[in-house]
Amino acid sequence: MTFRRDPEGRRRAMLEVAAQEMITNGYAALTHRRVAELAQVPLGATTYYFESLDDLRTSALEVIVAQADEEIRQVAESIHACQGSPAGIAALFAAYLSDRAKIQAENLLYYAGVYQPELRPLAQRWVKGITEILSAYAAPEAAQATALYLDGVILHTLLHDRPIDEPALRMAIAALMSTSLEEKR
Amino acid sequence: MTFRRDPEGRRRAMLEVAAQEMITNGYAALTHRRVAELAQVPLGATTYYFESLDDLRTSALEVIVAQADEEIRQVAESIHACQGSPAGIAALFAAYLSDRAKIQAENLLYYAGVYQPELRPLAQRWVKGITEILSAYAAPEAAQATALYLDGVILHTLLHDRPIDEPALRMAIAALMSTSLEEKR
DNA sequence: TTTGTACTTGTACCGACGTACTAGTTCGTG
DNA sequence: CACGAACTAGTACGTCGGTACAAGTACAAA
Repeated sequence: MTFRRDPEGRRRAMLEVAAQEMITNGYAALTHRRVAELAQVPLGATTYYFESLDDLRTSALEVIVAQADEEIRQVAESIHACQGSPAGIAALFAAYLSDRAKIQAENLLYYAGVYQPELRPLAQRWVKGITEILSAYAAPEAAQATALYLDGVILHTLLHDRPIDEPALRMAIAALMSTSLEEKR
Repeated sequence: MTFRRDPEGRRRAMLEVAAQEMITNGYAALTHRRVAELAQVPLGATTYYFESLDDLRTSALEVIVAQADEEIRQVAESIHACQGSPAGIAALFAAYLSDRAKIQAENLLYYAGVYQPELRPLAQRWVKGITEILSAYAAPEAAQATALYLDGVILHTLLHDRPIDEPALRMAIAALMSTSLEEKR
């Protein structure tokens, strides 16, 4: 057994595999026994460290959110580095899309949020973060529209073998970023 | 018991409640017993009419897709009626967003598609349909970008109490529809 | 060294579930 | 009427899963 007499490590290990399991096999795939098996801890440990399966699930989602937050922070830096140019954003995002685990994690948060209103703040974080970053280079509505488009692209990527190509991304981002509500009134 | 000695009706009733149950409570909420209870048929009927729970699930998803197809057909008419004007599309879509059951059904198809590749064709149908409709009024890439944006808006709506307002929709749709790849090269 | 607290571990209970199955019922056809 | 196919309906079996729990172990403090 790993992490014997290392409460922090055990808890961490269980959260890690729980997050992984949900990302890979869906929200409902998580069971105490599966976590115990993957984290190589006895079944009892899963109930000792987490009040209920729901607690374990929620805690694991929070781990995912924390990782996503970190991701967003890095993205912010890169975007600022390219001064919010559509080409730069498109390139950055194209790279992001190639990591299926990452976008599947995002999707998991969304699914959880749809059916559990109390988890919505977690799910809203990604779009909110992207919107804020882009707001430095576009009108608030334009930034939000771009973030929503990117979310649509994520979904599309999850459902197709080939992602949207970079030129198309660049075109859409450029179009959305350069508009504002006033313009079209 | 309803629908006694009416095989078609029973089958239909079970599919209907199964679809409803999954839309309302998520993909994993479906059980034989729940369907039997909701459709007011004995447990045995659920296994007599469907080889397995998976069969029942998939068949119910197909019912949802059929309804969505019908929906898309109507949307196509409306869009053609307003000659693809962004304002018209925005108004139409704003109305669509107000029906939570409908967009939650779409979301269910997506979730199913993410974790079951064989169901992806079902999930891709909506975006594909919208893209095709819009292609009559914009470049293919622009039409697809618009469809992806609208998908992002759906997701956003599911996660927030207030939907994106119509002016914002109009702005984004107008911006996306009026571009093409060549333009930005 | 004693003791108490935190942690470990295996087992057991109980409900829910998918599915199989049997006995019965209905109804069209010969 | 007889018969068989289609359908009905209730029950039962085996499994899995959440959770409770008891007995044990390690370790820090007194």
